[in-house]
Amino acid sequence: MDGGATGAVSLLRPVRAGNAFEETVERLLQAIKLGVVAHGEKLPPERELAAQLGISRVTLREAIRALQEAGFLDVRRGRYGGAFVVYRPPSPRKGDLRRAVNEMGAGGLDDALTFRMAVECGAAQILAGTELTEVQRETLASRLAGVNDAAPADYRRLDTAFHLAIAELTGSPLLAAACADARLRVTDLLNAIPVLQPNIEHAATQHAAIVAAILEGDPEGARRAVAEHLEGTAALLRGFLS
Amino acid sequence: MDGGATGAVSLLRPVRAGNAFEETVERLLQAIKLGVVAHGEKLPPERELAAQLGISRVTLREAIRALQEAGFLDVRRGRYGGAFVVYRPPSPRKGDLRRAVNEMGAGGLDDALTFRMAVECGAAQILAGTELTEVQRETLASRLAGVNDAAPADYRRLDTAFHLAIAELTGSPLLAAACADARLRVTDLLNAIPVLQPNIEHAATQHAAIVAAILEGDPEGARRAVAEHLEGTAALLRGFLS
DNA sequence: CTTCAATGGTCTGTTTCCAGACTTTTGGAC
DNA sequence: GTCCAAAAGTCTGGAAACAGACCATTGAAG
Repeated sequence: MDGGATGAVSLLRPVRAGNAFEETVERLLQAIKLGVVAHGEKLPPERELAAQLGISRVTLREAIRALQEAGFLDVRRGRYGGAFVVYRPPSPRKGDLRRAVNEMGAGGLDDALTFRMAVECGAAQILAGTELTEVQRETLASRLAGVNDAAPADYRRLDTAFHLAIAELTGSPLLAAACADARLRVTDLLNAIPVLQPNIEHAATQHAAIVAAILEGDPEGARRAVAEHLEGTAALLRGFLS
Repeated sequence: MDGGATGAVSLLRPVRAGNAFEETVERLLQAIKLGVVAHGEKLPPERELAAQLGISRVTLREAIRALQEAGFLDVRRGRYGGAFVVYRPPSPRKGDLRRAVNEMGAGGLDDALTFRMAVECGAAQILAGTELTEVQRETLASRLAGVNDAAPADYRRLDTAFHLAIAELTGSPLLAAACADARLRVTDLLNAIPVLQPNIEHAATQHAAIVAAILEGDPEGARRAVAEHLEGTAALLRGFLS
């Protein structure tokens, strides 16, 4: 034995994922793809956004320009101007999923699914074990209604919003960030498979079960409901892969 | 309503936590405090470590020098030289905990504890739901034995190793990183309270229960055992705070 | 006692990133 | 029509970070 405590692998991992420009493009792209900034809306003003992201305005502008040239943003100047989101998630085509999986690299798919299972189950369980305020209950209900009423084109976005709401309602920013990260890692995959009516209906049942368990204060039930739901998604993905 | 999907807060968070130098110092310090590189051992060679951390050698050297001047490292040159860990966790003194909590900022404590609860429970549950190889079983048993045999000065380090082993054995690097991160956020707090015999014994029982549940393939039991254990730790911390 | 390989230590030019001041465009308010 | 405020667009000098070549030190092997 080495006398060392751990695999040591996880702690000496990269401090930076890339340069500031690349990371910024990635971030904005995620915000757009997840629908945090919906179609037709605009990003915050450059100065403000640069401050939020902790980078200089110059760097932010480079990232915005890249996204503009790639067709995700429409930048208008002058008062009431800004960087407007123009992107619409394209209808998935055969082969998209395979491509997305390949981009993740070997093991990446299982890693992402496992991670997501762990953090989302944890979030639901913790939320179910908390005393909820009226406002929190309403938020939850409204997100659930949002997915159920979603037009097909908006389905993924509102589904994301539902899942993230659970994490955010726990009141733990770290946990919320982890769930957001987990969701991000599967977005490209989910966007690469069609949204089918039977799946939507199935998901709606499961979503309802999750919310019910949380509102009843049943941590164990909430956890199990989320686990089932995510296993369904995972199975769906694996199905399209074979 | 804004039509936007989420609180939007979590996605537009800072891209960079600080400059490369600061982040590197932080990382290395964490590796030292967690005992990933134990007392008397040395860090990997500069060139190699710089590559692992994804930073330039110059920046890494600045960080190492800072830690050397702060008394954490002893740097020797020549063949068989290197940056040797010289740090020993100091015996906690009254007030250390309060100070550590204040450094986290308001809400930081609950956030960290909640996050840890979610990810570690998730990891244990997932691991218990997996078919384990003989090697995995042995690793788990050996980490458990490690904590139980630990000298007081080594207790925290080996406890960390035990908890992280569970996460790493899931085979999900993302989950392992999340657990490592969660642990990091409470290390300073744990290091600020004394290691007492009754607590060690209590923890030993709980650790054994966790391992037993995992080896039996009982996800629900493993999850509950970890939850109990972490609640104990949280209660301990809160106790010292009042 | 010479050699050698592994390691930390130093130097140089380049690229990235930054802070902040300044300019231009735009559309609404008066 | 004029003015104004909010936004994007531009410029400059400096700091941070990097890549890569090279130097110096050390201790073991032969």
